[in-house]
Amino acid sequence: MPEGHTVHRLARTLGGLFGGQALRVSSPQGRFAAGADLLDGATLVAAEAWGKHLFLGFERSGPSLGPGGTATALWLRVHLGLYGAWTFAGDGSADVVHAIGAPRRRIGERDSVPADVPGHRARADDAAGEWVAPEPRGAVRVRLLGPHAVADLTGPAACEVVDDEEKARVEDRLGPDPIRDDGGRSSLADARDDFVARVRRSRVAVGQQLMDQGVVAGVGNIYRAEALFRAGIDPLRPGRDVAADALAGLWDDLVVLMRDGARTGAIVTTRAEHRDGPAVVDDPAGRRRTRQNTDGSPDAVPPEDAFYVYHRDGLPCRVCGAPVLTKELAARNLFWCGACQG
DNA sequence: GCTGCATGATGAG
DNA sequence: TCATCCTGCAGCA
Repeated sequence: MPEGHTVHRLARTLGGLFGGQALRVSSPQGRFAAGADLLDGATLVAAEAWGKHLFLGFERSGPSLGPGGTATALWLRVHLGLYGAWTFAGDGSADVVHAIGAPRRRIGERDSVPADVPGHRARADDAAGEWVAPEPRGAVRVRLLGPHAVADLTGPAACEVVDDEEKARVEDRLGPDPIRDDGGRSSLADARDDFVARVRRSRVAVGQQLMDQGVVAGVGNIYRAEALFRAGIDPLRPGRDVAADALAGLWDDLVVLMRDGARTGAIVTTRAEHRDGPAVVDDPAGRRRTRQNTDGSPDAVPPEDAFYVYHRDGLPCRVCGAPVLTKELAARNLFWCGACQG
């Protein structure tokens, strides 16, 4: 999925695109018709993420945020699961991201493309000059339509309207989130202690625990493999046998990696000295140039150089040259270096 | 056209 | 541990 960094990015994107606006909410696919009715016409007053859960807060009577704040009446809770995704289009008044979500639909996740990219442009009505949202494509569970932009959600594992209490109940089940300012605890340091304690009170393999959202929220299959590699921790080692300071270091690294992912939209865990070097490609004009990604960073990393071990089974470890190993753990493919991760 | 995957999570047995 | 749900796309015929 869409790991936690993607969901935080979504919260920021949706908040920026629709915050403070009354939205038309619908379910073109029909499967969320009842929920859409509850939210239609309400104003988006909050957009938050905790781990892989996205919460969009709606207020019926408009954003009446008094001094003490205002209780948000309703929340739309979305979990993308393995293949959920949001796609966006707009009238060009703001840069609109093309899509954020499942890998294959995420073509433009790092792109902040102008809204007039062919095929994603909102059609302008010539006569009135008024923006018209494009027709929904595919099985769109939810459509959020504002005056200048539209967001379509497809394939979510969860999509429901909840109240404050139900939202709190979901959050109570979640471990600390490395991307949240305070980690979801009273401070980031407390969040780290919580993480370390949770891992160490179980003999379940640390590589399995990292996928447990009650241990740490937001980590998925890529971050688990990559963070364990960077920490030099054997994924199969029982949690209680991993040194506390090693786990603390792992947490600190997750904070850096995942916040970076949320900022750029791409997961890159390799250090420059461990990459194969600048990749050279032919650009459309036929010139040879160094490949770059599109987040604006001049030293952006091509996807094939982004990971140490994820999907690199059989290839030589970037650090020691030993073949990268793979094994199914907790119904997901685990990747690691048997030599570096003792 | 069809099949098999994919950065997930849950519930039953 | 398995089956199941959510959907689109790459890789095949």
